[in-house]
Amino acid sequence: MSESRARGDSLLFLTDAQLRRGIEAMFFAYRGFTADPDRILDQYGYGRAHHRAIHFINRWPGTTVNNLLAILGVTKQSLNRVLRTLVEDGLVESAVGTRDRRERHLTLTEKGRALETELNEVQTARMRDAFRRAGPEAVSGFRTVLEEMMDEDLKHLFEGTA
Amino acid sequence: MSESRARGDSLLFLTDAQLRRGIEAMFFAYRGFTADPDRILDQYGYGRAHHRAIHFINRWPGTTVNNLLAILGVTKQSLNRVLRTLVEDGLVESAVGTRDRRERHLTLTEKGRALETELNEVQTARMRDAFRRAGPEAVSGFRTVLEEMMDEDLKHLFEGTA
DNA sequence: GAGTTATGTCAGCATAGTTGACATTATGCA
DNA sequence: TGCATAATGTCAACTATGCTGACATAACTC
Repeated sequence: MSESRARGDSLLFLTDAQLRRGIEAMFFAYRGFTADPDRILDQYGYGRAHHRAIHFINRWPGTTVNNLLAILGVTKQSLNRVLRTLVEDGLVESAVGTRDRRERHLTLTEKGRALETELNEVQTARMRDAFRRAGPEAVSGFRTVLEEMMDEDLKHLFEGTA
Repeated sequence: MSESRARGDSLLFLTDAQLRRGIEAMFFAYRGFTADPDRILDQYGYGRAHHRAIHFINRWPGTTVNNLLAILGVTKQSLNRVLRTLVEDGLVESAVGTRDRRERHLTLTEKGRALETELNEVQTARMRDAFRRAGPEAVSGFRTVLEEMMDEDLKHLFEGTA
């Protein structure tokens, strides 16, 4: 199998065993990555979908619904269910566009920013600890591999958020 | 805020902006990570839950239901629903334990191994390409950061799978 | 004025998670 | 021997979050 690809000793990191380790690392790390925010969201009666919306509205204040749909990769019906509760609960404000009045520009209210901060703090704290223990070189490699793992069109979105 | 922590230039990788980039990289990369297997699973009428069960049964042939529950971190009711269909469809075999007859030892059938191979191939292919483009140093950093991001108890499970 | 775009909404469905309750069988200990 | 416990399976009900399809409204573009 692909063991035969590892004829050069510099390719030992591409063995089946190493790749399986990588797959499992992604699985377990993602669990840790979402664990802390999930606990907070639970207290407010929200889920991961709400977190994602809040995160990207905070990241791109005034973004439109269509933009958000492209980033999150879900249907408008799915996103709308989430956005509606966030607007009703006073965490997100939906403002009619000035340039194009069909568009809705989404921003976090003060209450929304408060929750975003709370969620971001725990997720950032875990990331910071991991980064600190791993060191700058490892962090650079981490980011490089993750970028290479993205779909091409998603990579574009990721770079757009820089 | 934490910008003030970055007084040493060696700590620039711990700025809020860098940490947010890390969070978004995880989000987008995980989407890519699951995209290919998801397409295959769809054709068979299975979901990600089936993939996870199949993956870890393949990884630890003869593992018990309780072991699998600990690894996957779901309730037995949730896992059972998935395992039942896999056994009914002839992908997984559930054998009464010899040492302890209360336990069920789970293994993949030939049919199960065939699907596992198919799923593993696409997921591994993406990982291999990402690893190859990123290079061995980056891969090492990638794995280090992911391990540091796991919950302590999950890290133990991850190391156990080595 | 016609066609298209951005958004919202209703209804229905699927997956996969949850809790709680209960049953069966097997183990292990007093 | 018998009782508590453990491993597993199952029923029912609920939730969150995805999906498709259909339709409505308003606004923009040509």
